[in-house]
Amino acid sequence: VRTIREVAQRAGVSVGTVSNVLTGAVPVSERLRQRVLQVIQELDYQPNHLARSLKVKQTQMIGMVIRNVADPVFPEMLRGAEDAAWLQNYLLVLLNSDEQVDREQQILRALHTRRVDGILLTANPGSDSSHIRAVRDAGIPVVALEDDAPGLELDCVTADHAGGAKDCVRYLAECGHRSIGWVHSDSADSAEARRFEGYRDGLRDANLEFDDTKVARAESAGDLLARNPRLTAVMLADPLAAPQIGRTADLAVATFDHPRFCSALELVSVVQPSYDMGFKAMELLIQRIHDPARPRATVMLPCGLQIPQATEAARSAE
Amino acid sequence: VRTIREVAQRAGVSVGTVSNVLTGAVPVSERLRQRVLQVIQELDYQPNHLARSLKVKQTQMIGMVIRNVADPVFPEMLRGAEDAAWLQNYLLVLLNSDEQVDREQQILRALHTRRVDGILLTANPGSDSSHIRAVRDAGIPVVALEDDAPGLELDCVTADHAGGAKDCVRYLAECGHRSIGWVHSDSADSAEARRFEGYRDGLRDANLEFDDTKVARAESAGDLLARNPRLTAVMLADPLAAPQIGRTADLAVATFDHPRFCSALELVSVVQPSYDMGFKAMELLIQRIHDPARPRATVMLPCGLQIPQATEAARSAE
DNA sequence: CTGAAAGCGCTAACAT
DNA sequence: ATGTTAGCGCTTTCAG
Repeated sequence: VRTIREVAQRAGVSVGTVSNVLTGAVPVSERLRQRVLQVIQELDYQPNHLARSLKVKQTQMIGMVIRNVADPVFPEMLRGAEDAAWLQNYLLVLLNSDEQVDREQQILRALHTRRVDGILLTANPGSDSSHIRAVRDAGIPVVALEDDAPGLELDCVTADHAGGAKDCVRYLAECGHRSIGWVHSDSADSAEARRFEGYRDGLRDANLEFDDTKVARAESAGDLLARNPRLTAVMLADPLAAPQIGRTADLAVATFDHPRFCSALELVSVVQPSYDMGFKAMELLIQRIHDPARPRATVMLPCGLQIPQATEAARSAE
Repeated sequence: VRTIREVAQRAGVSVGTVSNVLTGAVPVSERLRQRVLQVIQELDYQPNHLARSLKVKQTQMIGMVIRNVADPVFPEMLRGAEDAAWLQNYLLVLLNSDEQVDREQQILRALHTRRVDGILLTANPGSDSSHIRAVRDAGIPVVALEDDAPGLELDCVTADHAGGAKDCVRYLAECGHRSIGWVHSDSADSAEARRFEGYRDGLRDANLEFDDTKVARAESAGDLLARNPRLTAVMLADPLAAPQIGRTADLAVATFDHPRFCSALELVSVVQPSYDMGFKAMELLIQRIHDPARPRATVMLPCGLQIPQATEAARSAE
């Protein structure tokens, strides 16, 4: 493997000159420039970015650590973050904490010693965020994606889960539904809690009464319809529960995320602005890398409503 | 941010000694060891891994570059690779080429200059693999995850797609199905081609005749049943096509991957051994890092058949 | 067992 | 505009 010194030697110039053509910081005569470029080509020399990073004290590398790679919102989120990173010449690397706090700690430590310029974090819930504080205090900016870490005042971007659920209720009400049920998932998280709030708010706004006989846990989803024959619409916290609800012509089913799955099944779905969340979070992070003193930013992005064509058509035919 | 020198100073020892306690390569008297550890704690010093890497010429970092993060087999594959990497003290970072060859090239270059110790690659199809050859020839081992790069003789691990499809046909035949259809997806890839082969082989083995009126393209999937009322089973290259096939009591539907989705919909599914593939690929990679001269290894792992309980029950009730 | 010093590959003054 | 050189933070001989 080649070094800058070999290139310099072979091009008959000094290492400084080679460095100058590489970084472009200092102008180099066209004659030498060409000669250097030529040699770089011939040797197919790849600068050692480690050495550069050691010297300039920045790696142009950002770590994104995510809690659950199987989450359906994750791919788009990653793409958004990636696009924003490339735009500013950062390399984005992804790490998976797999819902384990100790893994998250290891990862953060590894990113710290490797001196990434910043971290995008979808933290695991858990009160102990000392490992996050550690990297932050060491001067590595962290922005929280989805869940804020308690007590750290991080920049953060989240989806407006409550608003999304509320919009969905409004839509169903506008479609004429007066009796709308709710089925919890079996692994409730904070996002679901906010969605449930939105559901209740939505009912209130539509002058519908909240009625907890219309609310079921995942296990007893099947009973819900039996208990409530008048139910005309139901919202599912977990899209994968859809098949077991059964599908009758007059029952509207709405759920969250999983856009492909939902469109295949023709379910109404509240979808997070995943791409934008990733993009925005990365923008915030890079901003903060450049200006550590900027005031804290927290942004909440609205969700969208995905309505299957068939449903939409039925509605306008009314 | 702290350096090893500060630690040494404050502990009243030389930097060499600090380094020795850090690496453990050279024994240090318990007295000094404790003193150093103490200071490290106090300063909460994190060694600069860049400097270390520059010196020892290895980063303990492996890049996994994947073509499509939305692929349902990807999360488990990643977990397998991650687990194998941690076990040997490597940090695995993921990069997404997003089906774009130029992105893949950029990523490979970035990993090269950052001197990762090895690369796990799910390559985009495309004849030009010069960028892969470049890193490989620069001494960075590459193992192919799924598709081999033409002409490079990489170690590689793949799933036995043909065998999986064949097993599925056998299963359906054993269930009594004599007329089994096939629906292509609308974005056929090499895996699908191998599955289709397996389908044909499976028919032959079951003494069923291949009949191309029983084969449909994605667009005309709906017609298939109309054209072939005697069809009792159908295999779908794309699971998301399942809903549009419609579901009648006597039609068996089988498809590939998407284990959660398929179990929710109670579809028979051929599933790749994703975790094992990731794990095995990482093992091969690390082996090769340690022994660049080892002969080429290519491994093909068998797929499994996921059978919904209801289907299984129905079968044993016969 | 411990300390001193050379050097990994690169950049950034500084001098010419 | 170009060359020289002193580090960046760490590991690793080599002496003691």
